[in-house]
Amino acid sequence: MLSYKRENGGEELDQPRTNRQKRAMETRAKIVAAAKKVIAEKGFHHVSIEEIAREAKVATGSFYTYFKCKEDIIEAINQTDFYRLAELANELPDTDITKRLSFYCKSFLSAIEEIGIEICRQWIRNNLSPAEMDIRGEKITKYAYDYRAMQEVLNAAVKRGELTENAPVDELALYINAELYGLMVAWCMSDAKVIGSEKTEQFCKTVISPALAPYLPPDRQGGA
Amino acid sequence: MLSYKRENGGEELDQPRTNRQKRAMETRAKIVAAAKKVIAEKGFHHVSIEEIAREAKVATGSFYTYFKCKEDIIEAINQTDFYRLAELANELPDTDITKRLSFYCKSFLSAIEEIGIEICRQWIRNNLSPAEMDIRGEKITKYAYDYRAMQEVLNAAVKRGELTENAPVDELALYINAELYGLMVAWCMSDAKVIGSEKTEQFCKTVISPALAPYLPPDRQGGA
DNA sequence: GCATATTTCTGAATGAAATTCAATGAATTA
DNA sequence: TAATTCATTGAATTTCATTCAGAAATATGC
Repeated sequence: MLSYKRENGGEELDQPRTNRQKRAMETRAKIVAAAKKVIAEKGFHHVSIEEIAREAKVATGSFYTYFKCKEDIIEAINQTDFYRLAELANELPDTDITKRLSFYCKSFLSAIEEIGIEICRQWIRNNLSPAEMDIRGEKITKYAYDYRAMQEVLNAAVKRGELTENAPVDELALYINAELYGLMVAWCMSDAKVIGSEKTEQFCKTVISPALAPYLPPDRQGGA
Repeated sequence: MLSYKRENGGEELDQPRTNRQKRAMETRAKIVAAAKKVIAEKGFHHVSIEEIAREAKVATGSFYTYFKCKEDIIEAINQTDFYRLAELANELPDTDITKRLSFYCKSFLSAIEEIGIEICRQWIRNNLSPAEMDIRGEKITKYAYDYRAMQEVLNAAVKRGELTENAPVDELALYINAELYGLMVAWCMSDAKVIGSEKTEQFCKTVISPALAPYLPPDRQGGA
């Protein structure tokens, strides 16, 4: 019989069925919380597994019951699913593509601000080499996944008539997504105020609206 | 008296004055070339100092005569100065801001393609935490330095009348620079064809031109 | 040319930190 | 209650980056 450990492979478990699972969930949660705290304070490289374990009040070896390597803790800390944010943007009722994308950009940027700069930095480091991950049964890189989310929002907009048929959906998705990742990197690299909400408004006005403008249907030209 | 080592602090030396300096330069060059080769093949993390030294046919300790840590080799391999590229764009005669920025974007993207994806990945990792560096006598992060280059190109354009006075220079610089960094990250994260020269043309047409359009002087509206 | 000083080179030793693992004990099952 | 499963422990192992003391090469002063 497969062990509990193999069953969940270190993944987060929603519903504990036994006391043992409940305790295991708690241990895992303690480690995640401890790691989140000390990494935010000192940065990923300046925190050792031993330090995370000490903060969580568990033994160092316990870390490896739940995560297969040090880097893996980042995925557990950062649960933001940009794909889901894109779906939400897509589901907004009675609006236009400019507003949908503004909503998405705003959600994206406030999500990374929420995550915190140190976790964000390590998340980028982890994802720079395209490790393909299983997402909804498919092998795909995290980046490609986000890119596709953006494509789907734009494709849906064309179908709805919020964008004209000749809109270069793939390029727009690529460039808008790259812009968001670029702002995330700019933030990490300069620690500058580039992602606050006032800034986000400016961003949408300066970049998103002009990029979409040529492809707005004539009857919606005022929609920025 | 200061030693040679202290004089140059491991920095690259242009003109060797003695045989000893010449030999040192050669050793340094051998290490840089070896590192470039093996990192491109295997990725930064999968290459040890010992392996770089073996490839360069020197002892592991020699690495530290020229570089203060493993990460430092990346700066030596990647000598691209984006600031200089921006200056070149600024100095182009008889043209307009759209063409200047297109030139800059094209130079930027072909430069990172030249550097190679593995070096590029590690370069980003190194620069995610803003280590301030001395550039032309000033303490500044690498990212802030590139950002400023872009600002100067746009400011010069306003002075020349290639952009109207009301152009939001700081925001445009921020977003265009972020877009370039974002494409670099998109490339590293997905290994996709996002930075080839055909792509660059599309990029300028889809993003740069529309962003600048509202601020082109009336007599230059055709300049895209 | 020779002696001394300076700098580079060497590779084994060091140290730090990630990862493993065999033993322990708590929870579960029969 | 006994047997089994599995989380927990922390010391041992492993893997490198980095250091360092001595050797070699080069430069300098006489």
